[in-house]
Amino acid sequence: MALTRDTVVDTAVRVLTQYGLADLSMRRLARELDVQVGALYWHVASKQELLVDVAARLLAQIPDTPQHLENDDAASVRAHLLTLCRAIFEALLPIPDSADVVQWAAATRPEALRAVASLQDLLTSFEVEPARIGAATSLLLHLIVGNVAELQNAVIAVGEEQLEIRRVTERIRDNFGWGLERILDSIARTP
Amino acid sequence: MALTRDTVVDTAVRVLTQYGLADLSMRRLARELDVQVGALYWHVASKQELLVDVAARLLAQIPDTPQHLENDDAASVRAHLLTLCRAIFEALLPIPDSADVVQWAAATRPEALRAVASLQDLLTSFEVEPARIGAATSLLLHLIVGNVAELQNAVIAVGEEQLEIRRVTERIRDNFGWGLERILDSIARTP
DNA sequence: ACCTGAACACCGTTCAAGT
DNA sequence: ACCTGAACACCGTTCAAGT
Repeated sequence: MALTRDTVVDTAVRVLTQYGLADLSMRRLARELDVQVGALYWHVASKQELLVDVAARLLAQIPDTPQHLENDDAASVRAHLLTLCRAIFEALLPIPDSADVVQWAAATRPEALRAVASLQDLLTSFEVEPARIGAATSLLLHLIVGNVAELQNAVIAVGEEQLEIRRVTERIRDNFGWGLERILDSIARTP
Repeated sequence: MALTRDTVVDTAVRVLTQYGLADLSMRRLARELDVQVGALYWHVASKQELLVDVAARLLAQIPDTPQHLENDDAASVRAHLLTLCRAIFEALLPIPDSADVVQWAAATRPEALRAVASLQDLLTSFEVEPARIGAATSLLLHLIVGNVAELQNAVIAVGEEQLEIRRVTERIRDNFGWGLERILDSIARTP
């Protein structure tokens, strides 16, 4: 029955998923948990800290890539990278404002996001020069998060027209795939 | 003396530049302009609409690319693209939270941002397939805005240590340049 | 046409005091 | 240790009423 940090984060994820970031206030959270606002601050230092945990939980559902790949030739590592990036993209897509939340978390506490570590591991197995692993990771992350944000904002702008939403979604999903392939093509074979 | 939409936007840009997005409230703006909050809503429909204008003004300082390039060979178009992207990056860098503001504006009303049109024009002169101009534009925009956001958030996280700030700034600026070249390399020569 | 005054329904964060 | 109650200093938006 007692309030824990875990239940606070859980509830935050639920409110974000159902109502979006604008409705994810500390007071709304308190109401949802049947406590006073002040109670939350015993379990969480600030709203920003809470949002990092929320981002981590959103990405936690994404399956880890195996530590040691059986085939670590360029082609199969590339395939794993594609799968991972698409998985992150698809995981964030249905969660409103998830792009903002993850972008913030990745910038302030990247070590809290396991999916970022997975990305880095795969890029290390790829033919990326060691000095550029960080650059390549953030490049891919910006691509994913940027397209998620673009799609979510576009859907809001379009309104309720279902057909228009599907068109926009398909266009941006396709653009994302194209950009992803371009980037993977270019980061491996640097002089 | 009378309040105009222009002076409202100007003041908003100034407050954003000096104090950041958190301090850019309608009430703060009203105080700064010596009017009541309600007065702002005669000139501006909402805060979000105002922020689109702010983004447009931030990008307006960037020089337009000439409509008709003398040399439209791939190499010189590429050089123009590099220059334009770097110019946008450097223009946004000193303005706190400009990445958020521009990302929002680009997603909701891209036609309001002249720099986006310039980008599109240049990409049309590049060897990008017509169907992918939009994808390439948003790819470059995500790269720019993503790196600006990363840099600005990282600087906040680092705190006041000047030496550390310089190190982080240099690393991300360098990563940005690397990513930019990778993308330009890959978007032109699609099968 | 343009602005004031005042209200409505909210925020994040802190902290003495209770249990 | 964990939570309540209440306060502090704010938000964006609306709108009758004034000039």
